[in-house]
Amino acid sequence: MTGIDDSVAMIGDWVPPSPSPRAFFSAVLGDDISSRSMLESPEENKSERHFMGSREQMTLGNPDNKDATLSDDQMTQSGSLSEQKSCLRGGLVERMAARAGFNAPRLNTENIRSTDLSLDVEIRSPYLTIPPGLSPTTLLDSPVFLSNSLAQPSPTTGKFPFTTNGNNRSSIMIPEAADKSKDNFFEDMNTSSFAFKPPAELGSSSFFASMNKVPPAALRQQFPSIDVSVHSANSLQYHAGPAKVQSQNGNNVHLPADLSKLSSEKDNKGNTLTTDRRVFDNVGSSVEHSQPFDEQQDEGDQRASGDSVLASNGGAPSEDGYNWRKYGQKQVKGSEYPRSYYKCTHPNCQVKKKVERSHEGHIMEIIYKGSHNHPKPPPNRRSAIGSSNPLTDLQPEAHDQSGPQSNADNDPVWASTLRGTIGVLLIGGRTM
DNA sequence: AGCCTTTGACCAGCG
DNA sequence: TCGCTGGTCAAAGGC
Repeated sequence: MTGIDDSVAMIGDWVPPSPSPRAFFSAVLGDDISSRSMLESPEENKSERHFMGSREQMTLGNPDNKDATLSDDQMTQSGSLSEQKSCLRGGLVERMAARAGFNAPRLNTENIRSTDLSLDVEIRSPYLTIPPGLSPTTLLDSPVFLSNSLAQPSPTTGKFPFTTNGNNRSSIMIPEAADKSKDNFFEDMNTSSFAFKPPAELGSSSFFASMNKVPPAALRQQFPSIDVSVHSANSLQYHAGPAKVQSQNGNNVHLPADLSKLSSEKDNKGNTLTTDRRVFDNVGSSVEHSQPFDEQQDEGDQRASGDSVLASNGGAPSEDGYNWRKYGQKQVKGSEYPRSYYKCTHPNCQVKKKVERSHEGHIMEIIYKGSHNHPKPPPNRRSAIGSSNPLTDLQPEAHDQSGPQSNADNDPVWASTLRGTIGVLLIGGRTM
């Protein structure tokens, strides 16, 4: 419905990105997306609102799951964020300024590596948050995220495998790398946040379009701040929106190189945090999350299907490659937007997700419950197409068969949430 | 024909 | 116990 028009518009408007997606994010987010960048990034614009939102989401996690939930202490820390934030932000900003030569915090995407899809067995559903005002789809509609035919083959476009470089700058996060980086990255992420400001009225479709035309620096300014918060080892949130990326809990956070990719990690308990590679399509807001196993390679195809899917779904949240069936919609109190309820159509798969999308079709929040215990269905399937909205599909992948089910069954808790204008929240699904 | 979305109703949890 | 709220069910209809 709404998604279709937007999607179409977006696609139509889409211009081959002069700057590669990676470049884009790098510019926008900063050179060091690496743990430091993310974590340390100070965010002047960070709004408490988003922050709070993340906190709230954190609570959404399974209470039992420490990984998923921030401890009181953590929360407390978060509570004092405003103070901490300012400090952190200031430091980061300065750093960024020094590095970039101006006052815009930069996020370095290079550290955020997209995991080798084939290798990423532990991918799980993350928590994705997108700030209102900025549609994830739009944001993610960059060549990188979008498997747009126009996107040129490159690691960032997702059409080309990411290469890892020794610097950890590659956007691909390899499990091994993740292990190494997670310590740094997530730890750094804990308290850091970065934000960039976009034009408030920036339309979803216009968003990327402008990005193509605007210099990275300008983009930075234009982007709303992105928040990245890490709730627990299991949960990671990115809030893009008013601004900032912050990790709340001092746990590990991976910032997807493209914001679409997250690497899996293990929490203290040994639970596997999965990095999901999710892509937001501007098309009606589709999210593509990392393809769990073998399918990541097909990402481009899926997205393509996803686009069509969006159209078919009318912006239904999906396109993660899984098939979803909407079984309910409700206006939740306190929420400006209606919440839609989706179930994975795969037999025996109890994964569910809640999606809040704006009237414009922008996904404002996505919450996943459980993790898939099955591989993604072939992209060409109608359902796949229909459901596959990259954006919304931040599904946790059930690499470990035991995980998903137990989670879904035992933990009715919504494991992952996506909320915000542009945020991506990753909750490593604890081995559910 | 099959699958999906829509939507009102129902149910359960909580204060 | 009641009311509120969120989550789910299921019929109807569309593609």
